[in-house]
Amino acid sequence: MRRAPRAVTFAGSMSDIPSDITHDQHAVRKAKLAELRASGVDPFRSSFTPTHSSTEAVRAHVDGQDNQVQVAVAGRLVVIRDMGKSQFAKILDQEGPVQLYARKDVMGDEAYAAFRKLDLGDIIGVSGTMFKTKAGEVTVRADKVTLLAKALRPLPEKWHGLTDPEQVYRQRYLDLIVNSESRKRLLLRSKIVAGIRKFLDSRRFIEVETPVLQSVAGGAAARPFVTHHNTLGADFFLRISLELYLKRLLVGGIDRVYEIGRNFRNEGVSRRHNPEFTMLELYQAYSDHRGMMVLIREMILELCREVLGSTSLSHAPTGEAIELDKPWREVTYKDLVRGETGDPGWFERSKAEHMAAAEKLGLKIEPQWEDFEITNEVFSKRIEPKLIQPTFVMNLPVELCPLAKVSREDPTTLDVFELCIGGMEVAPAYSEQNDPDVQRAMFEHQSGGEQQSIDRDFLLALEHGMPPAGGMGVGIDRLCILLTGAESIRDVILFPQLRPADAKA
RNA sequence: GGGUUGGUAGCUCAAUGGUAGAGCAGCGUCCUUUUAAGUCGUUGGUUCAGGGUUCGAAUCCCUGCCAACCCA
Repeated sequence: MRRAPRAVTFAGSMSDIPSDITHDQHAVRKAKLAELRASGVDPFRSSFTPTHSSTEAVRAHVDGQDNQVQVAVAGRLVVIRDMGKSQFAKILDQEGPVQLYARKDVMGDEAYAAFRKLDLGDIIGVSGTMFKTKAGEVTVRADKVTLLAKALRPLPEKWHGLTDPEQVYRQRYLDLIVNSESRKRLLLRSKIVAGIRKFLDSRRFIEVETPVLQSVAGGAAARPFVTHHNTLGADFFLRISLELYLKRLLVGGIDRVYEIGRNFRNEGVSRRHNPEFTMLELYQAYSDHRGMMVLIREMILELCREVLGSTSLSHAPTGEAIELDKPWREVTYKDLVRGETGDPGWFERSKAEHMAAAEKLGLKIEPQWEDFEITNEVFSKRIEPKLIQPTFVMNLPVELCPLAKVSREDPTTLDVFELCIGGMEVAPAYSEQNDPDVQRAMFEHQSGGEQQSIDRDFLLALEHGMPPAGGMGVGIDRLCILLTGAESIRDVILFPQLRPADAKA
């Protein structure tokens, strides 16, 4: 096969590529890669220093003053519109696309020919000046183009993007390149989490990190994942909540403490559930669940103003407007259940009566369920999905949480609330239990005699005295669903859990 | 775990029992302000896997794998 000198190789056709592989884009690109290397070009350059991001470059242009501002930008080549002796192209960086305009007479024959040989998907650095095209798009007029990384695989289709949900999740990087909504959603989530930190830090909360590997997985009722530590010769659980370690820090005198971290629950996967999910848990000494109500409302309103620029959301499935700056409804769990069942005497009825009534509402009740579980099924299936506007559900029954203080007004309920927005539980909060004897009794009752599932080290900490405190958990993924209008948790988690599959490499 | 739907070219999708097609991408032309650029030509298929029915299967049946949705 002909070995062409450098300049000719640049300007030449694909004549070095055997015609029987022109259909195989991977093979064609590998051949191009070899050709580049043979001509002394490094297809994976080690550095390039952009002076502007895509959006900065566009902003740097002053209207009516073309080619005054010099910029260097870098990104992935995602659009090429070739017109022979000139071409328009677009590169994409983290912030979005910016258009390039390359001319043969500006760049010179050899460099222009090299530019024309680039493929969609290649990562390039471009230096040039900013100008505005006839059509009014601020564009980089390229002086010099440098290949920074050769792409050996083609991009998905430019108009429809990537739609196969499986491929979107497994190859999220492609989704992020071709589906701008996905990239925007990622950026929005990042801003939401940063906004939460800013909000809490401004109120003197301290961020901490507590163990993910725990010998007792406590703080919630959920099936944990089990793993094994080889040199300690012991099994560990992945945490199912952050609660018990953060409360140890309350005992230790850290009065306002929070963690944003991953929890792991070995349970079903659905539109609302991923086996690993991100929680914010925060604890404030000398506060209570009432204090948490004020805090969460301020936090969500501030996030909306800063991140979305609006306190009005659209509930994704129905399109109903959610107005967050209006007063948030407060209603007790019992009143909601009485209202939904139309039975003012619901909480005086027997388990058998509850079961019959729940089945009448079309719910499937398992015979081994406890009485309170039947009622809670009514709540979570028939009531919660209807709580679109922000609602504090107050005074949950004592059976639902063993870590909160019992209410004085109604000792069958707790000083807690569950904040529901958009038909989802967004944040439960409690006046935290700090009586070690009561806490021990609750644990023992809940564990049904399984002593090894009780965190005795936590009880020991409580015996040293924990200040009264309000505590709250905020499901970050669900908050992101709400604020981004996503329909599934998989849209706000970059790499949702799927069954393992072999990559086609 | 159960039900429903789907898996066809790199991507987005057609083809309902009778020669597997289109658009984009790719390859080769033309074109120096395009906006899904346009133009002419052109390559490309283990139809998810395995079995079955049939003269003949992407299509019908069975099993499996993967995914989405609904239910539990």
